[in-house]
Amino acid sequence: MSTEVVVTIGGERRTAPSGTRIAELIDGERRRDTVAARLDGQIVDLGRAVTADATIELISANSPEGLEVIRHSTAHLMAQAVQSLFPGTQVTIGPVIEDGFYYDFAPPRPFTVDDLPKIEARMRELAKANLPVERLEEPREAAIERFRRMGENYKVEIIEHIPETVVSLYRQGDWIDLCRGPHVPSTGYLRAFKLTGVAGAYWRGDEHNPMLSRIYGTAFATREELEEHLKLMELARSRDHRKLGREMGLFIFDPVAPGSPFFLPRGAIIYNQLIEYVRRLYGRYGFEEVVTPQLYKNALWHTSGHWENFRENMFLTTDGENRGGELDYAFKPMNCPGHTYIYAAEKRSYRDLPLRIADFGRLHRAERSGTLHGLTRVRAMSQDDAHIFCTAGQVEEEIDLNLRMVRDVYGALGFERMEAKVATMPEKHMGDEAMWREHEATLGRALDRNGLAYELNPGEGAFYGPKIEIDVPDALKRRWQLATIQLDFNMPERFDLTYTTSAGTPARPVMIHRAILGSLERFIGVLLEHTGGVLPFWLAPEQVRVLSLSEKVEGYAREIAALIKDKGFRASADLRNEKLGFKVREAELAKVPYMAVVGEREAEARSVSLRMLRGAKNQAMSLDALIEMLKSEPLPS
RNA sequence: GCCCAUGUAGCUCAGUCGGUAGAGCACUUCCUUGGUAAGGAAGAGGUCACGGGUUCGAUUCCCGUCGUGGGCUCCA
Repeated sequence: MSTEVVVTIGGERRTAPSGTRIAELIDGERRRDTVAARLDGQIVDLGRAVTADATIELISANSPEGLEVIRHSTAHLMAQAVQSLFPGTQVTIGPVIEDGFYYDFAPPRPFTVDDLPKIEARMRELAKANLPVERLEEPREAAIERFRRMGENYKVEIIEHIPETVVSLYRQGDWIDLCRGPHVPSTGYLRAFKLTGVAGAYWRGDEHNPMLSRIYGTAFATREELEEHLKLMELARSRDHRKLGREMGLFIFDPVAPGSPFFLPRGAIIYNQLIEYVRRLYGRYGFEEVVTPQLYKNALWHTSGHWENFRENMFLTTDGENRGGELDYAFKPMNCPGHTYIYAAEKRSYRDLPLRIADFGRLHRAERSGTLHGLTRVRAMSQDDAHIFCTAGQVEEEIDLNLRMVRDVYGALGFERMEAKVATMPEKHMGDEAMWREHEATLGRALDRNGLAYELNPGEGAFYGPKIEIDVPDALKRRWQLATIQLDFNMPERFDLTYTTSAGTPARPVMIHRAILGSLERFIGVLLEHTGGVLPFWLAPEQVRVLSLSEKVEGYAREIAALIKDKGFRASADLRNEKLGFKVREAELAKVPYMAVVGEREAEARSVSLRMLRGAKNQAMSLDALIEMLKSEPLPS
């Protein structure tokens, strides 16, 4: 008994026998470009049979959803290739990620990059064979039994965690995998892919679990798009802050101090300019700067809880008298415990609050060796750190104040792509839930007031309070957390901080940890990648370089460089015995925003020939005009 | 810390199927005095990361350590 169903497909209504597969409803022309379909809003395979009236939208290969299907199917193709090449390898999971996909395997031996070409070649063979990809449904128990027989213990574990009674499997050729789908109709749809790397990854991301072997790859609808993507990645690598730092002479690293940058004079200028900028804001926003000890006796860390929770990440030491004895001091990894002593140095009243204490103190953290990464992950750093002690009722105003500061700073530095998140109460937490929810709402309100969109990061708060995190992506699309605004109910408790209320009774202040730039080190790293090294004028280590054309004008070049310096700008003169083209090239590579070329013509007229960074047209101008131009360069507000 | 890769001159990289090393750029000196992204020549510069092992002989092969890179984990 065949009944008819009414299908709206691509906006067109038509009828078809019930049970017709979606693929059969698509014209030949469109079929090649269609990888899946949306059936009444749900993404499904083209092989899905239509058994009721429905609305169908086709998902083309180059749509975001289509791309996801292609990448997911490519991950399967890779798993199939891997299992045929390396018998005894178990599959685990293979999700789609931002720029591609990965698949985690449990192989007899870890994969190396040398394995990738082989796997890729097999994938191409399998794609060329154009194997149909079929969806099967199987009762949960039968599937568990099936994968157990296949020796796929990880899959068994996965299915055991699936609540549904029926699970879906996908088969291509003789290969079969548990998967929710959807997938492309056949492996021939997969034409543009590349395996990009191998890595170790723990099963379920937990380091107590076995380490699996992960292979990363990417896939696109067409080879052209794949090529374009690979080129883009190449370009991104040229903006790597580590490369720029070397080229621009900003900082170096040396194995004598792993994870600890040496800022060279030019890098130190950027570093100090950022600090100066934040200092100016401190004046405006009512922060007071302090200078606090680097080393504290362990007693402090016991009280603060760092000994218990953070010792793994601390550098422990001792003093000269106790050499050979126990390690009874530690370098501070954070400023907060020290600041509680400044708070407690006086009897505080509600009239003192909010108390905003800022500190550019140097922090040291014994980060695990495998995590170090240029300036973005270091062991020695300074933060534009501050702690605010306030009453519970002042929290919202304080959060708001800091978010206004965030907007000032990020706006001044041209970051538009910041992403705000509110990390909420974790399972292990102190204080009652009502208080948490109330403060989470406060954070959200403050974000709203500042027009900042945000996402929730459920359960990701610290045990002692919720926080706002601001992330910014780097050149390679890795996200880095810069600003944080963290509420802390714990530290005031541990250090027994109090203030006297207007009623004369003692009360516990709330502590807010916050940093806008985060660490100066990381911020500079991200800023370099963000700008490609072309920093705003006020941050440029060298703002003007005078390029002399020949020895004859050496005196004049020297003179005007001195004059520009005298006006408060960072300038130098390149008087070397080199051709102009060479000097221009070097100034360009050093990313000096203004190049003032002087030859005999200019010396005669007391002028310069100005060239702007990145080849903007050079123009003759008087010295006064140049100074005026420099003065008109915007400073951060 | 774990997995994979990697470590040769200040930088970027060749090279040695085991007989102690090269290039370009940078550096020094000389020539050249020039008009907007590399003028020319000469010179100097390396315990081939470090420590063991195998070998007549190790920079090369093996093991370990350290560093670096890509991930995992953690976090600013």
